[in-house]
Amino acid sequence: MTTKLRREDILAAVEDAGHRLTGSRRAIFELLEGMEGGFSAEEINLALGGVGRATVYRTLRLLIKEGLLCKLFSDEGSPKYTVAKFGHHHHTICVSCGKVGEFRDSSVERLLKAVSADIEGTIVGHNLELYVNCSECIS
Amino acid sequence: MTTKLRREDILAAVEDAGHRLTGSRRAIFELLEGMEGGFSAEEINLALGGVGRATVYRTLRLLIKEGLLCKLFSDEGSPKYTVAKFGHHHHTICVSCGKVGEFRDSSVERLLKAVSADIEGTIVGHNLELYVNCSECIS
DNA sequence: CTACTGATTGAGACACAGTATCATGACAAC
DNA sequence: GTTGTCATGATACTGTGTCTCAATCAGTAG
Ligand SMILES: [Zn+2]
Ligand SMILES: [Zn+2]
Ligand SMILES: [Zn+2]
Ligand SMILES: [Zn+2]
Repeated sequence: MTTKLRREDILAAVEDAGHRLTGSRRAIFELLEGMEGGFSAEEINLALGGVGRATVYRTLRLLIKEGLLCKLFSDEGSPKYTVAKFGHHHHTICVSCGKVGEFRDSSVERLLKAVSADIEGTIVGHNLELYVNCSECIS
Repeated sequence: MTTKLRREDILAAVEDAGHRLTGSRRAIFELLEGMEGGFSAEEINLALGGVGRATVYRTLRLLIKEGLLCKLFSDEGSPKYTVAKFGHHHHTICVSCGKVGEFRDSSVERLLKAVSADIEGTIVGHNLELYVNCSECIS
């Protein structure tokens, strides 16, 4: 249950989608390989001096489109990007330290498919976030 | 099942919380009274010439804190504010026209209380959004 | 290897949402 | 009415991200 993103997975996914493997992208991928939990776009910018801001944002957007990253908004603080371990999944967010986790739960999926009774229209997707106090913030 | 916000409810809630009923706030409340679905802060600003931008944002934040409004982020487009009919609730968002709805479902609440097995940490809240094609966008 | 071509880049301007500052003005209690 | 405090609005500012565009690079075909 590693929470890391492997660079070879990124390279494969990006190449398969027909994108070029440029130096800037490789640099970003290498940095992401070591990332855990949520991080901001600006952290990437600061860590990579030689890569332009626009390129960092473009690459993050690319990885989101390919399903390798998620973007999480919140009322306070900047949006957080997180690596995607699973295809479809949900997030836990610590209300104390901001740490982001990821989980899957088939009972949630089953229930949400069944909720449609109340809803006007047809459900095509969903987003679920659990706010938690993480194990480190409790102790 | 009206989806409107009644001004008297706002006035009561705002006064009860110890806030003053100023002219600018009354103007904003009056405008919100007729609002349905999601709207942006800038729509409010445009509609209310005499009220300053900062005041609009301050008032929206106030109403969110008092539980009368919700703020919804999305990958594309500006954040949307919506009136809150119920205390705790969830939202439906039409992926085609952007219309925002609101619903409650006790089975969702029950399930999410029970999910804790998988989760590291203690759950203190949640957020659920259903993406839909609304009835108008289907026809 | 070389040339070609379109994808990609970086610098900087721009856009948008929202906040900070602060002198001025309005609310409400007395 | 007087008074203390909360709220306002004008404006500058921040943060996050996008647009523009000339220069460059990656991949490919010859
Ligand atoms: Zn924590
Ligand atoms: Zn799900
Ligand atoms: Zn619709
Ligand atoms: Zn709920």
